[in-house]
Amino acid sequence: MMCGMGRWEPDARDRLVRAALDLFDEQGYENTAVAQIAERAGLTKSTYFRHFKDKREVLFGGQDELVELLVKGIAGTPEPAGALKAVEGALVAIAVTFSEERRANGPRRLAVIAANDELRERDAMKMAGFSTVMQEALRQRGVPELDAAVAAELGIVALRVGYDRWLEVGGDFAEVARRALEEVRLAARDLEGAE
Amino acid sequence: MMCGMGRWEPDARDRLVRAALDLFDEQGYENTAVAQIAERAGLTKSTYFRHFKDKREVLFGGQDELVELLVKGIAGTPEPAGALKAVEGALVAIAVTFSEERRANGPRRLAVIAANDELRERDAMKMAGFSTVMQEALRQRGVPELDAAVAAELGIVALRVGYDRWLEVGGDFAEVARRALEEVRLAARDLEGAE
DNA sequence: CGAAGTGATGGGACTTGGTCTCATCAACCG
DNA sequence: CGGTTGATGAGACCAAGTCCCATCACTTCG
Repeated sequence: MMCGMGRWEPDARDRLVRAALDLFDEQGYENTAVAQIAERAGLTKSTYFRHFKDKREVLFGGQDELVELLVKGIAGTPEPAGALKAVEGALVAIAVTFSEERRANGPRRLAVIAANDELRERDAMKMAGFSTVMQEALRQRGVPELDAAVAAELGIVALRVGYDRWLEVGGDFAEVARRALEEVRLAARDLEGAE
Repeated sequence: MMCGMGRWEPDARDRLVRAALDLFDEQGYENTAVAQIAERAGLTKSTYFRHFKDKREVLFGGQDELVELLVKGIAGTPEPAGALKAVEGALVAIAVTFSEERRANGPRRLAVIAANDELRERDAMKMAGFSTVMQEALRQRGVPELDAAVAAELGIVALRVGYDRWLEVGGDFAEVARRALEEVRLAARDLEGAE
């Protein structure tokens, strides 16, 4: 076998994601057992854990892809640009993953996550991972440590704000994120000194 | 009983914290069972979970106190001050909790957390909680949403940087944090525009 | 001084997340 | 047709976390 898609029953992973989202929506995250998710997807607990490392992960798939895009977005920004411009490149780079289907499921997913501490932890961790990765990519370009940390963190703020707006209004995520980052930049620039 | 301290064997909570830190240090977090922590503290699993809501929490105690201090620090900053000045007030307010004993255990605690994903998740969540709380306290003072988010997030960056330095050099945390926040502010102000 | 009450603890049953190992079964390959 | 591979099923097993109830030290009140 080599065609990369000729599975058995296709889409086991997708079926698990859909089943999980439905069940979390219907009964809540904590009242849903992994075995139940697997059952609804026509699979078993064993198979679930072969596709996802834990119960939470079914809601946070595709992180690796985003990390890769973020790094490429920063590394691929032409050189005389500043740190924030590179961060903008990162946000634009991940826009390709913001599909219409993802936007449709976005609110449901957000609601499930917001309602549960475990899931909010995982979400915080995911965002922290994005920040760390961007920070490292910035340092790779010669950006000083502290500037990299600040730029990456502001990028995360813009990502959150942009994501919320994109869920509301739709359209091209790249544009929405660009605007959000510009607003964040202005807000940061105009902060009064602590002295 | 009313003196607030006349327990049975005193310091059950402290004993659990110490036992946990020792065991995590010796064998690693994942190789240590809660029952084992309790045993070394001369207690049982039941009692452990009466003091801490889960296995991680033994490393993250005192968060409620910090949250309270952060809020008071922001709310208590005299009014004509800007958002970042209020954040500085928050960082200064929590300085009272940075004792010499805490500094002694800090590196060990950091090492344990850094070595484990679960613990890094909890840490990320804790920081996100600090950020949210500061953001809300800022909005309470009339700071616009986005400015509050940016100021709070920069405060978190300064908190991390300041904490690392304080572990190294010691001294008054308030001073260290103040300097870190000022550096962060300058870094944020000097970021080149994304356009 | 003894009885009832209170708060922290011990003990153990129970559910579920997560790991591990082994058997199975469909597809592919020679 | 027989062997290999890769995904799955099945079930044992451990530890985290919840619950419920008994216990024991200490206090308070009669």
